[in-house]
This record gives sequence, C-alpha cells and structure tokens, in this order.
Amino acid sequence: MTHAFDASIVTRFAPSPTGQLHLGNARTALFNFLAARKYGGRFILRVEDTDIARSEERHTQALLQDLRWLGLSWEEGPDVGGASAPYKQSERNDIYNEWLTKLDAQGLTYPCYCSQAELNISRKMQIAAGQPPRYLGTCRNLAHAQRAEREARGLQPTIRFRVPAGKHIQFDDVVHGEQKFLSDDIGDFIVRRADGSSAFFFSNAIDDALMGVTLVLRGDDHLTNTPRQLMLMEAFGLSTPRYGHMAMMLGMDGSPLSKRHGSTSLHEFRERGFLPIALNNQLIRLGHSVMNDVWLDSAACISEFDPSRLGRAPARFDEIQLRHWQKESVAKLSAEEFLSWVQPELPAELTVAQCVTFSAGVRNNVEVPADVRQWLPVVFADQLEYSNDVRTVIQDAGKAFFTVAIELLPRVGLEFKALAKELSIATTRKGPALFMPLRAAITGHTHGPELGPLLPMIGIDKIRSRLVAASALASN
RNA sequence: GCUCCCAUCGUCUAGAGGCCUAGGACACAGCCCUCUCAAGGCUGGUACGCGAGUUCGAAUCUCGCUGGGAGCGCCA
Repeated sequence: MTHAFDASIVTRFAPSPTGQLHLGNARTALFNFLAARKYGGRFILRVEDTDIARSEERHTQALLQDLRWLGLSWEEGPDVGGASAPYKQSERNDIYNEWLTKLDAQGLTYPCYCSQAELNISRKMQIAAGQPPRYLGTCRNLAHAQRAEREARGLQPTIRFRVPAGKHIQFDDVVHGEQKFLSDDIGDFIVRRADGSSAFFFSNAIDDALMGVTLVLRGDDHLTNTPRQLMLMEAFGLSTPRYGHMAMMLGMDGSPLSKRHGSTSLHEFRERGFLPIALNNQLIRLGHSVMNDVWLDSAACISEFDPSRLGRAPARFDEIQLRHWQKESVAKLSAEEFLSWVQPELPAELTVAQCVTFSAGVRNNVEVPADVRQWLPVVFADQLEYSNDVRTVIQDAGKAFFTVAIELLPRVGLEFKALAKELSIATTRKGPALFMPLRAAITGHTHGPELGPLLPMIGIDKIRSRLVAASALASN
C-alpha cells in the first residue's frame, strides 16, 4: 500500500454538536488538519447535526472556538462557507433527498414499516439464538398492497438500503492495510429515518464524496462501518476517499476515556490553563509517532506529521505526559507572551511595571496561569501566613539570625548577593542553612522563585517587617 | 453469538528477519549542580502476553491460544 498524498489532498473533521469536544475527537480533528497542511491541501469542517434532539447550536459554536484555540483552521466550514456549502447537515436535507431518489431509481431502497419495538425484539431473539443481530428483511419484498395497507394505518416508514448479496467489499486502509468484508454479513440498513432526516451512514458518506474528501482519518470504531459507506458511494458511482482508522484513545486503566479519568474534553484542558501547543505536542504522540522527542512548534507539528506513522494499537492518555509538554511550552513563551497569558490572574491595581517584573520573577514556578496566585501574597501581602514547615525553619534558625539580618538590611540594601554574603559572615552560616530561614521569613514558603529578583519587588519595608515577625516567632 | 481490529518498559513509543545482551521520551530512584522548587547533567531498574511453526537466525513472518477493544442502532 502506498500513501502518496499531494496538494490535492482534502481532509475533513465532522463532529456532531452534542456536547463538548472529546479529547479523542480533538486528536482526530488535529490529525486531519495536519495531514491537509502537510501536503498543502484543504481541510473541511462539517457539522453533523442530523440528530435534532441532541444537537445544539451553542455546542457548534463552542466546538469551532475550541478547535480554533487548538490552532486549527479550515478552508471550508459553516462559519467560512465554501464551494460545497452548506456545511451543516441539518441544512442539507434537500441534497440527501435528491440522492436518495437516485438510489430509489436503481431499486436499491425500500420503505420499512417495522416499529422500533419489533426491531428490538428481533434483535434480542437473534442474540439469544447466537446469531448476529441483523435486520431480517421483513419489509424487503412487500407487495404494493401490503405497503398500501401499512400506509393506511398511518405508519411512517424508514428507508433502507438494499444490501447486495454475495458481494466482497475491499479497501486499503491507511493504517490497517488491506481490508475485506462480505456484504452478506451486513443487514439492510436505514438511510433515512421515519422523520425524514438522513441517517449517519448515508449523509456522512455522500457528503464526503460530494465535498471531494480524499482522506478520512477517523476512529477505528468506524472500521466495520466503512463497507456500508463504500457500497453507497459505489452505487452512486462517486469516487471514494481513502480511509485511515485510528485506534481509540483510552484512560490510564485501559478503558475508553471517560469522566472518571478526569478531564476528557478539550475545553476542560483549555479552562485549566493548558496551552494549545502543549496539547498539540501530546496528541501528536498518541497513536502517532514523531521521529524526535523534542518539543515541536506548530510548524514542526505539521512537518513531523505523517499518516504512515499512525499506530494501530490504542493509546492511553496520560496527563503527566501532557504536563511535561505544558512545562516545555510555558518555557518557550516570550516574556510578553507569558505576561499576557497570566495577566487575567493579576490584580487590576498592579502597574504595568509591576506586572512585568512580577511575571518575570515567578515564571519558572508557574505551570498554569492560576499558579501565579500563590506568589502574589509573597510579593504584595502585608502579613504572611506561615505553614508548619515555615514555622519550623524559622524557629530552628533562632532569633539571633533574624536580629542580625534586620541590622544588616538598611546598610546592605536589597542586593541579594551582597545581603547573603554579609549575613553569611555575620552568622557563619552558608548554603541552605543560610538561605532557607531567609526564604521562609521573607516569602513564607520553603520553596519558590529565586530570592534575588524577589527582594526589590517586595521592597525594603515589607522585608524588614517580615524579618521582625520571624524574629518574634523565633524568640517564642 | 457473528464479523472485524489490536498486543514492546508503569505510560507514550522506535523497531518492517541478523544493526536488539531491544533504542528514546515521560514518570520513578540515586548522584551532581544549586538558596528552595523547577530546569540541566550523570547513573539505575523494569518491556517484546503465551505456545507451536518457518528460518542458520524472529520483537519482526505463519498458525493457535489468551487478553483487550469495536461494530452488528430510526447515535454519530
């Protein structure tokens, strides 16, 4: 099998707006986007909102926003239009009906009057008998009179596709290679629901064909569905896309990623403060391998992506690994980018200069924007609250240590190296024994950003009063 | 039940018969560096699910088994 793609490549992502975008679907979207970009082709966004009951416009909007946030863009879609508009399936019913008529003209469809209750019973009986639960073809060969009788009873029929007998369906899957299925294993399936709306197999397949999609990367839960869609497209004489079925994304326990694993939607990670490029770096390594282990910028994600490097085995999503890419991504931010990233967490009353020095001082101790909150009191609070660790450190250091520091402060000033040196001489302390009590007294933490840049920000008055407070504590 | 898919360190993966006493990254442990945390450097441990076969030689090919997963919906 060869996967020679070029600038004629057209990929798509076709979510249904029934909720927040699942991380697994975000990966599917990303890969289709990357494939299109890599070869200089087009990427289409199509909203599959045929399930009127569960689809909501607000979900569609949120979906588009989250996708753009992730860094994706599309040449065609509901918000940007395109040659194959409309891109919401709820607005394409005329098109589906038109093609359904063509199918009907070939004698490949028939109305089915079976009720859902009847179908459920049939399914259960087949399973009980050890048979694959397939539609038995009850309505396949109804005579005109029989149909008329059912219509007269007011039954609203679904339309089923007449699956040909004894047909072999083959296709070359981009990730799994040659696939072969037998049509006899497939029951006649519904292409139009009783309410007149188009069913997934039908609308999804003909939209891909009509929109000129050449490569479909999707979850391998669709692998055994693909023959149905191929039969439809072949019945129309439409050209079919290549398919690549990717293994699903799992939680750490190996079961499908769900709520009990923690955050599962792209939006949740966005809200928690993860950077889009961090998600890109994590997702591109799940079910797809990149040749080097270094952090990739968005251009590198495109060049590193390769459909032939898609894996076949399911991958577990590990948030710990995402956090690694988050740290890398934060480190890559420029000072300006970092500041505007954390700005929403900073108090409005801070001056621009304060924001600049503060964000620069704490950035190595920030993984998500909300992390700046814990360092705010360190610089700006009038009084510090001590944890038990801090208390212990201060008490162990003893009152004399702080007395000396208080005496040195006015003379030496806020130059940290000089202060540390003088303090070291005066107390004969060095290393952690010198710095830890100082840090504890001045910041109220046993760990945190470097003290050097912190001192000028805190200011000499606050530092003095904090040293006095520590001294008082140590003398107790 | 039937059809299909999958199987390498804890996790993500490299590996397309000899380059593999299986490589990297994350995580973990230890050491170094260091005012702490982080970063960085070094070191360490742990993996080819099992069994047959093909072959001079198998993580890689074949078959079986086991274990996971998906589909068989008027959900997509």
